[in-house]
Amino acid sequence: MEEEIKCTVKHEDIIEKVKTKMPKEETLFDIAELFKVFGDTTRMKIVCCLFESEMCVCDIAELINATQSAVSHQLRVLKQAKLVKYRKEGKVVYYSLSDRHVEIIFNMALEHIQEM
Amino acid sequence: MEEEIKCTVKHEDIIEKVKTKMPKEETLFDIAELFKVFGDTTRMKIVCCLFESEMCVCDIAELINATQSAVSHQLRVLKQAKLVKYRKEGKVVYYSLSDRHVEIIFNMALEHIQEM
DNA sequence: TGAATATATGAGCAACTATTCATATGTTAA
DNA sequence: TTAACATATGAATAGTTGCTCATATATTCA
Repeated sequence: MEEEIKCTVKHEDIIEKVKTKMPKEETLFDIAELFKVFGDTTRMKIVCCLFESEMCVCDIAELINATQSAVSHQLRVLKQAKLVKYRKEGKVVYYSLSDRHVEIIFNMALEHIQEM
Repeated sequence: MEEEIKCTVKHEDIIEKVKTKMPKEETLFDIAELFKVFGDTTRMKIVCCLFESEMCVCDIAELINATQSAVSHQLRVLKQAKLVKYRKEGKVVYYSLSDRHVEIIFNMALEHIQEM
């Protein structure tokens, strides 16, 4: 009724060992959510822009050749994931990376790509 | 006709500086694709299983509480991204991580999560 | 105050994705 | 050879996502 798996291989010892070391379901979910945010070319472009310095929305839009609206939508996603922060100066909003982890994670991926 | 952007702020110097340092379009695409593979809870669970040791499909399925089919489909995605490799032993297929980068990238994300 | 500018946001749509279900392929053992 | 098992895979579907378009909000300046 509940066991569909017919597998008779079952390396019980390994299963037990791995089970104890697995991060919590919630942690795994959060990590996947973080990577999901990284998993879009437009957002990666935005993040790259911000490696150099803070930047306003319309400059980002011009630089990556996207509409203001698209950039604004994606900045919202990055903001919700706490990957970027912003400050307002009059009608201009300057975005910047919220910490160095973003760049570290990016560079790790870059290394991986380049070694393939 | 081609310039929709009305922005008059334009920090030309910054735009130029960032433009020269931006990775190639293709590189950014590849990085986003890599993160996209990481950006799914099921795949993250599978990857976690493989930190400890190689493992066969049905053990993974049991461990993460997913169907054999779902695991097999996701292993294919991981395989295409060259994140896992496999060896066959009779009718059993053992999967393992193809290099340590996967674990490093995972741990970076974990650190980031835990500092929030 | 009103016009211009910078950004944000909601709705709608097209494209993509993860799962399930059914079935195919490949391997072992009786 | 046949049955049982381990894995792979194609099709269908439900859910998600990123973009565009239109418009709202906020700020500055004349």
